[in-house]
Amino acid sequence: MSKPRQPTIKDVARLAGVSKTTVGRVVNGEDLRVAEKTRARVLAAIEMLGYERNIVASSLRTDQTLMVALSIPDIMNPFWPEVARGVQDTCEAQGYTVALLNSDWDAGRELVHLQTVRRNRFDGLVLNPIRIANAELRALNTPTVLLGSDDDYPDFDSVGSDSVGAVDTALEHLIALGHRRIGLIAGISQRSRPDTRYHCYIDMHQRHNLPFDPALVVRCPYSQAEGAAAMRRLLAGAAPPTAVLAGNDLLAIGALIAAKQAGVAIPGDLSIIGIDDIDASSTTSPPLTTVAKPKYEIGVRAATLLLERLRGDRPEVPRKVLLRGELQVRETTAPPG
Amino acid sequence: MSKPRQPTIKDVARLAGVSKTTVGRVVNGEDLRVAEKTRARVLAAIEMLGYERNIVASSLRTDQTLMVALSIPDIMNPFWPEVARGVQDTCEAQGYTVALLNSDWDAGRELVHLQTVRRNRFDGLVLNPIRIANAELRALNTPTVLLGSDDDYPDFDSVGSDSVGAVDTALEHLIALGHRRIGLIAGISQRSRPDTRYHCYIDMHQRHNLPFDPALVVRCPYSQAEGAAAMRRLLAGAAPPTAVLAGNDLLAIGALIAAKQAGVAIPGDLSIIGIDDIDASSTTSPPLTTVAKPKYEIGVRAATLLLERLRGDRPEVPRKVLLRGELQVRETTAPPG
DNA sequence: GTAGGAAATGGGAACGTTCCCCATCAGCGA
DNA sequence: TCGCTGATGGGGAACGTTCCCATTTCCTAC
Repeated sequence: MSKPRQPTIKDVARLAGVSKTTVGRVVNGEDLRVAEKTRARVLAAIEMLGYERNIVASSLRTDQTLMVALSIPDIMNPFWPEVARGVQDTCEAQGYTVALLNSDWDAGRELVHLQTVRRNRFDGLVLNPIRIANAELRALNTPTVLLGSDDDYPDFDSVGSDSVGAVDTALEHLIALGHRRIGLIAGISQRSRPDTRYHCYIDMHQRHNLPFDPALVVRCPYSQAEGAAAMRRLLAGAAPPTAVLAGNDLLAIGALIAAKQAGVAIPGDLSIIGIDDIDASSTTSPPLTTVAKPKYEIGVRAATLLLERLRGDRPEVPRKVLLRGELQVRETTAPPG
Repeated sequence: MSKPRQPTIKDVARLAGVSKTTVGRVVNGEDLRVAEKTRARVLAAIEMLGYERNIVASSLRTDQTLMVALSIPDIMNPFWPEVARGVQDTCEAQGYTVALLNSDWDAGRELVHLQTVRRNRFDGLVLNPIRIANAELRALNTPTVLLGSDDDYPDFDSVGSDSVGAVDTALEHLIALGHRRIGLIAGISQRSRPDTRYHCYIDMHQRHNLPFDPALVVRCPYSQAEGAAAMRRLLAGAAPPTAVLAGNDLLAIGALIAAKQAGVAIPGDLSIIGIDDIDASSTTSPPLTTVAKPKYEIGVRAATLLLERLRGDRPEVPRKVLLRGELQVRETTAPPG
């Protein structure tokens, strides 16, 4: 394999008998002043040589890489691929390429990803932050849209599902069914900020005059195995809950499996509800009741906001989009036995 | 937001009182001849300015972008994120950034992705081909490793799970249980090439002297919904099978759901077996028997082969890695009723 | 036929690196 | 004192674009 150097704009120019400037004009499409006949000659030359514009060179000159980074915490949670798909579809439609960076909940890797964004001069970033703070993100000096609904990032556009609303919806559902001892399997992200889901849980208890029992709250990382462990801990308690809300479906599915293994009838003895509505949730046994998040749309909206900024829009105040989740009643919830 | 232009190597040089060449030497780390004292001065200047090497410029000069593309057909199938994780972990460890491109089984998008690779001068490509042919791939002139086990790409390294072996394993399992009428839900990729899984199926029938009934073979795209539809078609046949092998777990899960909805007892009336072992397969009801593929390792191996080539290795003959799947017996298979 | 101006095209610097090659300098032996 | 060596540092071209500005061509109206 020798290296038959890719043809450059100069090669095209020579073949077409015009200057590289003219070729550039043709390549960039904008019907800048170039005569039809010349254009045709140039296009023929491009075709003949198989010329392909070198984006690297172009980027250096224009400070535009046509690359966008998408940093997510956990590619193994089916929630994120669907968000990613929304982002990619939207960005690719505008000619941007999306680099998917997976940080595995690791703050160190998040930092590395930010470095990548800077060094490679990505045009933009869509990020579900793990530990990074508002100020550091500002220092990045790159158009950024956040995925999430917390308000720790006042300077940035963000798109999130309404977590508060989702927890409320889920709890309302359980309470309406008659549950009063409701467990919470709350996920832990590396962020130290107070957990939204937990706070909603507390609020809800106050609002409905339910007694709050700290023993009903378990925290663990967001994974199926951890969800199972958490459920075992809840079941081992002195007075187990009659219903459990899990921070996401992965946790809920883990909890469901652990409960069944422990001989607990679902939903007879125990109701379980999740949040997200990933594909697997509809195929568990029994199928999981959950609050469905508009995953694909989250991605689309985030990408749209980013693209607007890349196009030059500078809204004077960051936009905060909150998409509503929708209760998906399946078969893991029922009135307490 | 003004644009406080990122500092360049020149700014650093000026501040440190050396030439840009010297700064370059320090940045590139290779302890080329530069005195300790000078190096310290330069590092201090870098620190002070927050200088960050511009990879775009560097790429133009060196023809190295430190970017690798990973093109997969379906990010929504949990199989692929796990492969992707293997690729990313491995590449990132070597300083490469991985851009994940999702083609959604669309040959057009695959073409676009190839164009992206060329235009952006990615250093390498890991690809699960949809419709692209060996020759076109060669014309790309970029180090490439294929994901898959077919032999339509003699010129390229490839890493695949042993599909033949997986189908054999699955069918052996069913036959050992006593099944003789075995249905096949074969996935369709856009590729026109003969489907491996189908051929193994035929071979296996001959080897075991089983009658081959074309009515037992259904083909459909790789998705859960299509798997369900395929199962309904099989069940509607004159003489339905006593066991079904699905081309992957997504299809199998769809089939499982459809069968249950139709009132068919699993595995009492019908055995179902899948291929892949995605996470959701262990949480279906009953849990799905399947042939587990080493997804993460596939990614790691593919990335490793690619990195070797990027490092300059030029094995005289393309390397074909085939990883074995492992039968994961759960509860959807049993002797025919 | 010519001036004037619009339309089309070309020349060349610049983007921020890398890297070849040359300059400088200290130290040292003859 | 000279010249040599090895260590260190610098100058400047090159990578392939884009884009400002200058130049040429062409057309129209007088």
